[in-house]
Parts: sequence; C-alpha cells; structure tokens
Amino acid sequence: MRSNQLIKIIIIDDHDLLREGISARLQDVPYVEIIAEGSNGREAVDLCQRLQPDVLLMDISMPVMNGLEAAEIIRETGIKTRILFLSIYDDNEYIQEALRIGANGFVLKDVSKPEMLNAIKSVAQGATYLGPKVAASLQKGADAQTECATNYGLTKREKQVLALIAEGQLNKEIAYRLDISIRTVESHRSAVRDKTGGGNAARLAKIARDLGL
Amino acid sequence: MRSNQLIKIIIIDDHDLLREGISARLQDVPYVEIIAEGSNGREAVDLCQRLQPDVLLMDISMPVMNGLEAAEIIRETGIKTRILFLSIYDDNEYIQEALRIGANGFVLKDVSKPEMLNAIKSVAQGATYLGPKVAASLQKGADAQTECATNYGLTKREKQVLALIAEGQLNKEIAYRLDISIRTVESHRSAVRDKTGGGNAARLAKIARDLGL
DNA sequence: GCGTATATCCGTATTACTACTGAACGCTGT
DNA sequence: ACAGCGTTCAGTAGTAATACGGATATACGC
Repeated sequence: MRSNQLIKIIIIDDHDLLREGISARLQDVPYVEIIAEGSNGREAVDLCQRLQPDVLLMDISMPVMNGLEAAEIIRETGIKTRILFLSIYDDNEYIQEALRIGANGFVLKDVSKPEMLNAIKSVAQGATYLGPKVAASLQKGADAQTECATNYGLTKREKQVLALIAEGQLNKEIAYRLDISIRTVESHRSAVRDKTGGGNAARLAKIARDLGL
Repeated sequence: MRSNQLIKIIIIDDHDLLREGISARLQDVPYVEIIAEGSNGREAVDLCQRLQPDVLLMDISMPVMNGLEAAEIIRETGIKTRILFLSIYDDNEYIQEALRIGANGFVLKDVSKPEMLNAIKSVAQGATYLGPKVAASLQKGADAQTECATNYGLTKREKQVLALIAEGQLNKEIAYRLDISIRTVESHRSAVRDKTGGGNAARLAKIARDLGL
C-alpha cells in the first residue's frame, strides 16, 4: 500500500455525530475513501466481508456487538482488513485485548487530524500504530507490573524458593537444589504463604508468575 | 510535537555505510535534523544524556553495548527520548524485549523512505510504531501461542478444571463451582496430569498459564 | 551489647493431592 | 446394536503440603 494509493475505509461507531465528524475530516483527503459506515459490531463484520476494505475504523463500546467481538470474528474469517480502534477509553484491559485479537492500531477519540491520518496510513501499510496516550497507558501498566514484582517483602531466599515452586518443583527437589533441608524449604514456603496470602501450591505459582517468575 | 516542528535525531549503528545511507535519506527532509551519530550502545547513552534528542534511531546488535541494553539504561535515567529500533532481524524475542523495555518503535532495515519518515514522525509524537513485517512477526508469535493452547487433547471439561486449578482453587472449590463431586474433579485433574505430563499442582498451574489460562 | 531480621532446622497433626482400579450413564457415529 | 468417548462417581493407599508449635546460629544496625 503506497501512500498515493487509495485507502478504502469503513467507519463503525454508534454515535452519528462522531461518524459525521470523521467523515468531514477525511472528505478532503485525496488518498482516503470512505466506502461504508455502520453503527455496531454486527454491521462491521457484514460490511467487511462484503466490501473488503483496507482499514476498519471502529469504536469499541457499541450496542448489539462491541468492537472487540467484531474484530475477533473478522480475524477468524481471515479477511485482510486492518483494524484501527478509536476509543474514548485508554483502559489497559481494552488495549491489551485489542492487540491480543490482532488489531493493527489503537487511538483515542481526542486524536488530532494529522495523527489520525498518520495512524490510518500506518495501519494501511500493515504497521501497528498506538497513539501517544495509548502507548503511555500500556507502559504504565508494564511499570506497575514491574513495581509489583518487588513487593510482598519477600527475602532473597524466599523468592528463590517461590520461583522453584512456580516451576512445579517438589519441596524435596527444591531442598536438593538449594542444598538445604526439606524442613527449611517448608519454613520458607510457609513464610511466602503468610506474606502473599496464598494458600494452595497452584496459587503460589500464580503469584510467582504475576511477579515475573 | 507538531509535524512542522524540528525533530532532533541521533543515529546509532556500527556500520558506517548504513549510517551514511540514513543520513542521505534524511538530509533533504526539512523537519528532521540529525544532531549526532554513534556506533555502539555506550555512545548512545552518552549522546542521549548530553543532547536530549527527540528520537534515537538505533540498531540492536552492536559491539561494546547492544541496543537493548542501551535502551534499558536510557529508560532508567528517565530521559524522554523516543527510541526507534532499526534491526535486520524480525526476531520475536528482540521485538518483545524491546517493547518490554519501553521502546517506541521497531522497523526493519528494508524499510522504505516514506515508511521510515512515518515511523519517525509517529514515535516523535509519542506513538508506538511497529513496521509491517515486525507486526506480522509479533502476530505470528501470538498465533503460535494460541495454537499451542488447543493442544494436549484436553476436553472442554478438563480445560475448565485446569483453568480453575491455575487460579489456585482447591478441588473442593472447583467441585462447588462446577457443581460436580470432588471425585469427579479429581478424575479430571488426573486426566489433565496424564495428558500434559504434569505431576505437581504448581506444574499444572504453569502449564495452564503457558496455554493462555 | 542488644534487638531485629534472616536463615536454618525439628515435631506433630491434619488436610490436600496423587496413583491406581473400577464402573455407570449419555451421546455419536457406523 | 455396538464401540468409542466424555463425564460422572467411588474405594483404597500412599505421598505431599499445610498449620500449628518451638529451636539455634549468624549478621546487621543502633
């Protein structure tokens, strides 16, 4: 997709006003053509199958079927349409879910015109574009995870033991690896349980993985 | 960062020829200025601290200090410079590690001039830009994971039970949730162990998480 | 020196999980 | 009708983990 080729777009949003705004913005852009519009996810799926647009510009929260569900179905049908989400929320859950499904881009609704065009061109080429605030939100989430990894006040030894538990090692094996008694492993394990509030072995494994192994 | 504002760039690559090629490409672009060049990660860190560029265009594999290490140090120092990686490899490990560190973009060295400018503009604005092949590679990795999730020949019920085990639920709780007997839960659990080769409960949790919960 | 934290070890008792075998019921496809 | 599979439940036995209790040694800061 060269920048001088026509990019065919479908716009999906349940608010008429917003669709009109987008249309107005893109009307005088020579390399972009809006070939259809719709107001829910079901229409998005139908229109993409019939018209095979280059880019699907879609909201997330919509009646009947939301954007994420629609995107998942479209991805499953194997249509090559690039999906660019346009949301009012920079919610981490949404963003990660969108990327997991295979979305090509994600921008917020306060996006400027040049940035919107930039995003459209990028995803049309097959690139992945995440708007500034979206990227910042994702990064913040990653930071929070990293920060969390230093918590619970676990000592070095306890972290070592926890990591081996998460691997699925038995106390016996952990004792052998760290060259300590099984009873000591049990003590550390008990301390980890107390500090993290985890009971079950599987729960400890979950906690360990949340903390980055 | 408006598109008509000057974007100050530092280029880091250990191949002189490649740096010269990039310079030549960007020389006649009015809104981009190359303010420094370097040939390894150590120089990248120094130059970014002294000159505070808008964008750091950097290779990954380099002598002395590679790009990923340099990026991590730069991120830790809190410098606002956007980092755009330029690599010959679309290796999934590299890409994910780069994004984890907090890189703003990733393109391959076969990038066209308009796409390169698009990427530079995008990251300068604070967006995240992943080139077409990079995005494809990431998606391929995600698909592989999803495919793996359908393996081991687990039945629906077994997957349900495994998911709850991974949550750290006790057999008793799982039985209550699924409204079946504890013995049945034990049967399913046993079947899962047999099929996955997992022994320990913590190991089952690990397997479940590898399969995407 | 003293208190605190960490790491190390032990005993006893209960609970949860693992290993093995067996069996009944419903559904699917031949 | 029959075989195969998935789901359901049960018995019996052993092993691992959890929940209490207590103990010693070493290092570190005040």
